[in-house]
Amino acid sequence: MTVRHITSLSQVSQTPQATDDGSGRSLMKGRQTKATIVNAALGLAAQIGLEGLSIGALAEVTGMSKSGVFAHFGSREELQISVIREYHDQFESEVFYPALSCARGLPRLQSLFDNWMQRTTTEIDSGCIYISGAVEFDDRPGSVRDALASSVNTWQNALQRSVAQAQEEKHLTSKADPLQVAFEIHGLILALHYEARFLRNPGAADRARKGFSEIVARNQV
Amino acid sequence: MTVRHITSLSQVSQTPQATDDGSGRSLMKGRQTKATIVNAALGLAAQIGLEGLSIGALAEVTGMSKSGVFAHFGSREELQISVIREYHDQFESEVFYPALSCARGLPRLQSLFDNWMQRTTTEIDSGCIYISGAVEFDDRPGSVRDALASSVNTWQNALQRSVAQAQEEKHLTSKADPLQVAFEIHGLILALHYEARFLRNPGAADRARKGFSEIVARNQV
DNA sequence: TGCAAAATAGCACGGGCGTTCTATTTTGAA
DNA sequence: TTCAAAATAGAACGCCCGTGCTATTTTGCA
Repeated sequence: MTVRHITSLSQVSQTPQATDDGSGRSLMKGRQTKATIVNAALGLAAQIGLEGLSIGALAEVTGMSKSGVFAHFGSREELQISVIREYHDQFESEVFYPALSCARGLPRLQSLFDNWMQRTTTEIDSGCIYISGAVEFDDRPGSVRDALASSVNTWQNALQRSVAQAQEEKHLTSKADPLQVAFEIHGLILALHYEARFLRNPGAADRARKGFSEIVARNQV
Repeated sequence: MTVRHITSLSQVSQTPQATDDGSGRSLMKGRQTKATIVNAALGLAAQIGLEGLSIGALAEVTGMSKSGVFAHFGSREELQISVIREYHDQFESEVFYPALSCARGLPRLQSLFDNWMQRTTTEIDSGCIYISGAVEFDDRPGSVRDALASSVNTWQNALQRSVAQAQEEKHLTSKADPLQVAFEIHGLILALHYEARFLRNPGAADRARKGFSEIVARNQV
């Protein structure tokens, strides 16, 4: 059921080859164990951040030894990058791909926003590594930061493209700036996350939705 | 020159009394040392976060011993809270108080936003503990989180009040919701910080300003 | 079923952390 | 100038971290 996507992340597989999943059999045990670890790590990282992620805690959660966990990644950085990749894939399949079934233009843009809101609402409880990661790595250069920024940029570009398409379809005025619209939408999501998850203000989701419809209304042709 | 403000933060002074600064003399040495430490800590915390703040690093920066630094606070938490208080005071005197010299209503709201933009622009380089702290403490209960949330709430309330005043002065339509307007403005600032500091996108400041003027235009009477 | 290779465990290392305890130095009013 | 109190230093603690090394167990094709 898992689809492999073409993304902007360099997905060179440096792990030993295994007969591709598909068939019911012959998937090296290490690969599924690694997937288990990464999923556990994603849950942990969402709550306490990529930096808070510790191999010891991860070993405890998965019931493995520290070195057993460690061996799958070779370094903490590589573990963090694996988590980012996993999050990227989940985000794509929950927010981006479903919207493709809506008509180009405003319908699809609306769907992208709705799906994003849905996901963000979930993340009010679970946390979001695109947000916490940005804070943790905003002046810490390295491969983790690069993977994170690349992943976020992929999504931002998709969003901007959708705005541009809405202009081509004459759903939004050609005078609008896709970068500006995407920026403002991003702000709504960030404010929602901040005010709902940290400040625990009620009604933030409604305000984000209201903000989006105002943006659309203002830019409608 | 330092003014003592009345804020929502409980500012009980639990340190031994000293003849209040003002006069050139007799300020217990410990107090000025503590101020030095807190300032260094604020700079450090802005960059690497309140959680990244370590007493060892702080000792090195200030040229003191670890225990010498530690003795001023009694715990790491108390150090973090001191940093938050210091940031609160700086924020107030850079963003809030200067705006009071503008006329109630839209001029003052505009000034609040301009000052906030100014400060945020600086923080694209230095970092912002209202933003990083929210991520670090969004599900970590305790006194640090409380101090941070209380400080942020003070500012949010001030901003909302200013919107309401702009309505009273008939500068903004009475149909506007101050919570909604403040939410959207907050989003612009958060998007600016995210896109400029983490993604290093140019032009983010212009987009934030543009967004603000759109919000004002939409809610103008 | 055998056996190399892969996966996992166990252990130890050096290092940084917050904190505590006990000196030592510095301060500033009497 | 004296001297208690305040400020600072120094060393040690237990803890958790990422990582490297060496067994040991498990896997899955020949």
